[in-house]
Amino acid sequence: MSGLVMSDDQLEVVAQRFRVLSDPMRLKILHNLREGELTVGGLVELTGASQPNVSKHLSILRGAGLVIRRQEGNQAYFSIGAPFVFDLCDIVCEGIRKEFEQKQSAFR
Amino acid sequence: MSGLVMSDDQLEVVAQRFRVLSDPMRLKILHNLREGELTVGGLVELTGASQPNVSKHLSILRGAGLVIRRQEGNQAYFSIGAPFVFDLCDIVCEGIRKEFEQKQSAFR
DNA sequence: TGACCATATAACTATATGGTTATATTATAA
DNA sequence: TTATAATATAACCATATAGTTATATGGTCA
Repeated sequence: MSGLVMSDDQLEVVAQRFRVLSDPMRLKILHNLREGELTVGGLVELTGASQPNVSKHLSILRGAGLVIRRQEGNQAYFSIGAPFVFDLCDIVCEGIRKEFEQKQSAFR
Repeated sequence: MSGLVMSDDQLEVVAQRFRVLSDPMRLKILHNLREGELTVGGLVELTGASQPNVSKHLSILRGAGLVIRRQEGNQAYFSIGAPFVFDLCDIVCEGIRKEFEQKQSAFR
């Protein structure tokens, strides 16, 4: 946005980024990676999702630059590639919190 | 995220908010509202979308608290309800910019 | 009241997307 | 090389969603 006029193509790209973040399992993966890198297997355990499902989500996250892949032997280690995602989540959470407060205060 | 563990329900809510922002037409509407409130008709003109389409998107944005509706006579005026959306967009744009830079520097 | 304008909603279609199962790939170890 | 473990990909299905057309709702004015 940045104050300037945005082309439809630019809007498409930005929307695409938000779409990557619009899935709870992907958010869960990012959340689990917050404390450090993990293998696919580790993420499968922590999230409770199936291995192909985790792999698919990781590939989407990687396509958006949100995670980084590092191979060591047989395993693939993933880590956060763009720490700003947590800023985004924090802002959204803050927004949700405020909204709740407003709805609550409407009852007083 | 906020450092704490998040429940699946919380992740679902946050994901839902990102999903609202994951559509280019909704971003376009928000972008057009940045300079001030507009009627549905005004947004139809500015976005080039159909009237029912704009109304639908506005209702989704309103459901997420991102826009506010004000009725005056025959017309409905919409305005930004949560200015932090522009912070979100700015962060995403910044991320995209950095990613481009990285990909570019890989050619040098 | 009735005509008219602005907006909202319903019903529908086409496409996109998440999840599953089955299979392919890649690396290690015997 | 063969067997095994970890990960990735393919094919498929079910659901969700954006857009359209047609219609309903709500307000204003004659």
